[in-house]
Amino acid sequence: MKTRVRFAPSPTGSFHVGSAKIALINYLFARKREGDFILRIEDTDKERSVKKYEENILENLSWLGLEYDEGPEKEGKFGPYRQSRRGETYKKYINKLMETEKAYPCFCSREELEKEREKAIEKGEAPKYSGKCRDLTPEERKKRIENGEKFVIRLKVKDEDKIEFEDMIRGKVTFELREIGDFVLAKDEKTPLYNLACAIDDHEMKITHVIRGEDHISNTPKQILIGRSLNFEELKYGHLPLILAPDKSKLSKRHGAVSVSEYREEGFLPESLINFLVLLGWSPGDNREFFTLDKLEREFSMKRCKKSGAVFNEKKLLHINTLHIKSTEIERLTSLCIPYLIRENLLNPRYESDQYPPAMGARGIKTSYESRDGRIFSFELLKKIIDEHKDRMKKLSEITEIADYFFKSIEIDIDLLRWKKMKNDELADSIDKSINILSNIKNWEKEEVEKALLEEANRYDDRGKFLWPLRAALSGKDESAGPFEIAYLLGPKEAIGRLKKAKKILL
RNA sequence: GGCCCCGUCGUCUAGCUUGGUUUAGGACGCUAGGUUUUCAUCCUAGUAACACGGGUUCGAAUCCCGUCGGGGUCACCA
Repeated sequence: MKTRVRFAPSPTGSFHVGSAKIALINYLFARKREGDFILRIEDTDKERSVKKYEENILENLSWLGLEYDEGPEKEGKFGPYRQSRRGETYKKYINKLMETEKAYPCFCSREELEKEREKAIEKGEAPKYSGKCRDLTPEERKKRIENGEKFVIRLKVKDEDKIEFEDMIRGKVTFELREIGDFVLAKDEKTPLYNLACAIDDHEMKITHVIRGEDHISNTPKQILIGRSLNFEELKYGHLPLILAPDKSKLSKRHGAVSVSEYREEGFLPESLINFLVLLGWSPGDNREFFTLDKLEREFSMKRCKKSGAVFNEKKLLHINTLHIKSTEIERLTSLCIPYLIRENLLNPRYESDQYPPAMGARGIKTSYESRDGRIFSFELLKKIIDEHKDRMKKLSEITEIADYFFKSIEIDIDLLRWKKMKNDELADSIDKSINILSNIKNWEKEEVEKALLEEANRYDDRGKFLWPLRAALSGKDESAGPFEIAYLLGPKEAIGRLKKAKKILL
């Protein structure tokens, strides 16, 4: 039988990194076994389900590269894939449950139930339904329904038995049925609650393995019970440990950034998140840590998943991101960095005049970019600038702080120019030499610029006397790329201009 | 509180199935040093753990029991 797994988020919030990990493990499990990965939107709760969250989930799933075989916007044989559109199916099964007497209507009011619950908790017992409406006669049920009394639908659960299942991660897990009681299946004859809808859909969609978070472990016996009442084939379950916050509790919004889109906006690469997430509870068994999705598709194994929860460590994520940034094709990296530069208003796209405004989706229209002070940057030039900074970036958004001086005019401070205890006239002399050298370069190539500058630097007992003022004058910062690289990338006009400006403040 | 699950460096983990090859390995972080005009990269070193107690055994991180600790869950939410 073909392996079929599903990822079933409810659109009640932005796509959470914990959900992303569940989706990832399902995806890898399916790919490894050449099975299907299905996406199902669990939006039965109309109050809490929001369309924009569904869109957020879809968009970020795709951003992570977790393509599904069946799901919304990509209907397959077992659709629809949104629970809000599956009412007919649920109705059919609810009726069947009622007809076969596996389930019954319960007329107890919420207030009544709430009182019972409080009493149970006081006594230190597990709160569960008393079974009051279970043995109503068919006549009485009929009468009360006809009277228009409101009711919910409960499953009959035997008291004595226990339920066991073999969890793919944890091994044998056992629950006593008497702890569960007759739980509510549906709000009415056509409105299923989570456990019912889930069990029905897993069956209807021919799911073979349910892989989800540990927080669902106590739902599992309920879903098995429902399945048995409906003669469904039993599924295999696997419950993954939760992602923890630094205080070891379940990671949630109050701990800071938890949604995939937040990490995306900050400048994490999708492959970094994938790599980091898979390492939270899984390892290949040797010391390798750098993984891409397609490598994982071959190497992942459920057997190597840990049982214990793992703390989400942002420092480690950052480190993994630097690794992936370094190994990213410079073309792609540049394209990814440009939006950050635009967002910070360091760069503006220029369009060819006859094509402005550009048609949606048209390609190759953006020919170049313009800095705030009016200098033009081709994509090729930007590639070189980004390449020079990719070892200094932990995340893409940092490009705007690290390389800002390329794109705006800079303010130079006299103390910044000073290397150790150099006097002003020494500094002026050093900068003069730089101006001279750069002015005499005929062939403005990186190697030429570096060679000429280095030759001069080597004449000094301390190369810093020449190189530090140069670099400071070009960058306006105490931390930057190297002077040769900056000079070359700035071009002769801008580089010499900045040096002359620096010299002025020394006089 | 009931039920379920978990417990190796601060954090992510390898080792546990099949006890000895472990002075418990790697990574992140942190510290120090090297390379370097600065920053970053890179390189080297250091730091730090088997929750505790009892068994079983010639021998236990590894097997068993207990204790403690942590988490999840107990809805007409999902």
